[in-house]
Amino acid sequence: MVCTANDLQEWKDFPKGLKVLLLDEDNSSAAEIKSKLEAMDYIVTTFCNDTEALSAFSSNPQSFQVAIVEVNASNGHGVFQFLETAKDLPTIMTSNIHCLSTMMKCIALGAVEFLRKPLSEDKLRNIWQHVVHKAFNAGGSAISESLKPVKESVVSILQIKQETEEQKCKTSVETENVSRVHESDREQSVGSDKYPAPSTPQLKQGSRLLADGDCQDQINCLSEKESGENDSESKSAETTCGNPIDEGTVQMSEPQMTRKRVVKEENDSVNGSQHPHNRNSANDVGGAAENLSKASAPNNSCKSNRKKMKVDWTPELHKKFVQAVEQLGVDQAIPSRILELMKAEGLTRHNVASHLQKYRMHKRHILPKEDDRRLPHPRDPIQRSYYPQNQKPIMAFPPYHYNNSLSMAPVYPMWGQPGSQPAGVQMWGSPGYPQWQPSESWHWKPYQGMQADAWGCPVMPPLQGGYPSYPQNAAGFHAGVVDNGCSMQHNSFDLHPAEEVVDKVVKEAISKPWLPLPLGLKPPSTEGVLDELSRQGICNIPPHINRSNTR
DNA sequence: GAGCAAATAT
DNA sequence: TATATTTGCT
Repeated sequence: MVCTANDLQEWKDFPKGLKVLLLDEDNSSAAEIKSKLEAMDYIVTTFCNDTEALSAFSSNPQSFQVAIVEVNASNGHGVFQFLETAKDLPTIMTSNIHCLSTMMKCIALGAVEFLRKPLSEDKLRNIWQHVVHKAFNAGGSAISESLKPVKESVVSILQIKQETEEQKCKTSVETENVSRVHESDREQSVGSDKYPAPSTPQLKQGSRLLADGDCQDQINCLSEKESGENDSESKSAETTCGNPIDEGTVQMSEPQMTRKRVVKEENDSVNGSQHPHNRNSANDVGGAAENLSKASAPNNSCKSNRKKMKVDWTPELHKKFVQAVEQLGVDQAIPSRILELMKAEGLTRHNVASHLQKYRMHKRHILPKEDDRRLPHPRDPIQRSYYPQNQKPIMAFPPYHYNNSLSMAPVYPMWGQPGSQPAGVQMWGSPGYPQWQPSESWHWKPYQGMQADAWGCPVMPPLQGGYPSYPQNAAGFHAGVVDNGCSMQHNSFDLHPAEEVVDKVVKEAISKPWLPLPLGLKPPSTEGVLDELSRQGICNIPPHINRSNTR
């Protein structure tokens, strides 16, 4: 559900007035919960024994829309009876005790969630979700009378929302940065949609709540299995396993967000709720919620299935990695030290070792080829044609430098490190030659708005004046200003190419517009292109051209 | 703990 | 099927 800041207005009083039946034998606990709920504008009726609660509910079911029921060692029978009687009422169990079989039984009897005491405000704040969920997912049976107004209210607001969104879409389609708009919308929505309704069926919720109550066990369980790993590694387990679902509904703090992005769980759970595209959403904030649901689902399978963590080597992470390797130097770059320098929570030494292995492997494979290819005149512009038709060039300039003074973001080619190369060897690949490209699984997908700034990946940047522009274009003639040891070795050539060479390059650029522009050629400005087109009598540009190839 | 290679996952 | 990543072994 997409909810933007504007939409919040429609919900500003939500969940004000939602009627809560609170059954808790412990008076002080009941009072505490009640006051918290009332602070959130819920209307709370407290009962201290199940008979009383049951009779109140039975005599007037419409008086309650959600129930919070405490279960303890002695009141099991009554509570179960309550659950059976109040089937239509979304009932949240709460308890001080941790008894899996009780939890299981409650869930089996229809409880929607099992919360461990003490009930934090975050936990309580979101209880409305179960009301909405029940109202919309009554599972064939007619929904209870008390939930109908909730449903109607939600439906009516959602209809308004849909219209709003349609308009929004229409407008955004007309703009060039369609996806950028959506992206920011989504980000906004994650921040503002504090109470997303649950989308999981109750069965899944069951496992989710187990996670809530069971998390400590599971952390231990996981830590044990992650044998031989250091503290930070168990931290990662804690992060993914231990975070109660509530964090998905309240705003996550930045470190949490980061950690969630760094380590993603591979969902091999039985519910099949895996979203293949999730791998790609790691970079966007909107993906966090999905990741969360992913993360929460398999928690209950901890004891039977080995948890598998897959590190998402995001551009940022890889950047850190390369920085660390660079800082240490090739000889000193060992996983543990790299890990230290990276200061990336949730990353294990194994992860780093593996990445290092791959890093070295690629270096080994690529560098010799690079050297071979450099033998002829590497900057001969004709060699642009060496790009296979379907291959986009890797943008290799400028290499990252800590004091990078370029206004554009540093370019991170995948493998290689500027600082540690022997003089004369161009780590970052020669522009004009095909070289190793990040493959699919380097899935820092060039989502809109992301420039090829982190990895030097073949990201097609947004159109500038109708031609794709590449970092190298910007870097080409200005490369000299980059303050780094191994950058441009061809500055004099770049700065003063022979006229005939320029002609040749320009001709080729015109005849093969699909190829990247060679170093030094800047794409024409939008105005320039439009001027030229209008001079040629073309006044209307189809919109699809205007916004095409933005990725 | 490092590094390699096999196994596994995607 | 290819490649990335994890896991197991030395």
